[in-house]
Amino acid sequence: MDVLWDTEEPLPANDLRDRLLTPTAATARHKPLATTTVLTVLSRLEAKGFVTRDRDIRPHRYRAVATRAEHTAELMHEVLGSAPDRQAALARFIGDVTPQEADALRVLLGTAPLVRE
Amino acid sequence: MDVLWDTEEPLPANDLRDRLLTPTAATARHKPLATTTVLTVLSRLEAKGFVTRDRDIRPHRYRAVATRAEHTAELMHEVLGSAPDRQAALARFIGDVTPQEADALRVLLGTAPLVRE
DNA sequence: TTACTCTTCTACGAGACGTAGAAGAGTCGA
DNA sequence: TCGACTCTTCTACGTCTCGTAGAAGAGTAA
Repeated sequence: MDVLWDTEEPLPANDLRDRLLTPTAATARHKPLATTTVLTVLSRLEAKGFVTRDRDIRPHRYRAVATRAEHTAELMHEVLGSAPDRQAALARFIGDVTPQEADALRVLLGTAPLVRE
Repeated sequence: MDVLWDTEEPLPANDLRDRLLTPTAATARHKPLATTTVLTVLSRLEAKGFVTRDRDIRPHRYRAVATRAEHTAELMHEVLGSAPDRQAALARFIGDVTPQEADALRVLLGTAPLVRE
């Protein structure tokens, strides 16, 4: 649903609808959506706090409250938060990341990336 | 829903129902559930692969396929996988973990054998 | 066979979603 | 000011998932 949204930037609804037709990565569309459909979805997203709009400019401009990455991170925290034992869940989680990601994490955490041949 | 489930161990449905009444942590219940309700939920969970049952023993024994931690970790990976830029999402994610968790992660990453070929 | 326990089938209400039509509000040129 | 046209809001419908559970069928022990 909001996969559509992460095109970032403040856009009027119509532009957004048009973009859903352009094969921009996985956001490609088969069938054109009615503008009202896009508006409805946007309103719902706004109600949920995922989107804000500028009501001063007439064709309201919509924009995502958080970037895709932020949103994903938030969701992950939400999931993690639902676990009774966060540590255990975290442990399993990082046990399954790719080696590259593990390296990236080490860097982010300030740990020297282990050298691997 | 499956918050109920993570009591682990293979149990017959009735036992499970009874446990939903015992104030075991957050799994406390107000109103007793009908056994059929529990059965229905279990069947649905089974259909989704979260639960298996032993159909040989007569009062079928149900048990979780994964532990709570595994399940949480899986969900997190699922969320992460849905992001176009995993690295960015990961970065934001660890940017928000508690200091204690960051420490735990350092340990996990430092000692984790990087064998995965 | 009977009585009793479990399981499966079926169902209903609530709420989220995808989709969109109808009607109302704003805007801008003539 | 008055259309003509563009946007937005309201309302709605079908589909799903979920929580909940009754009715009826299958198994089992005596």
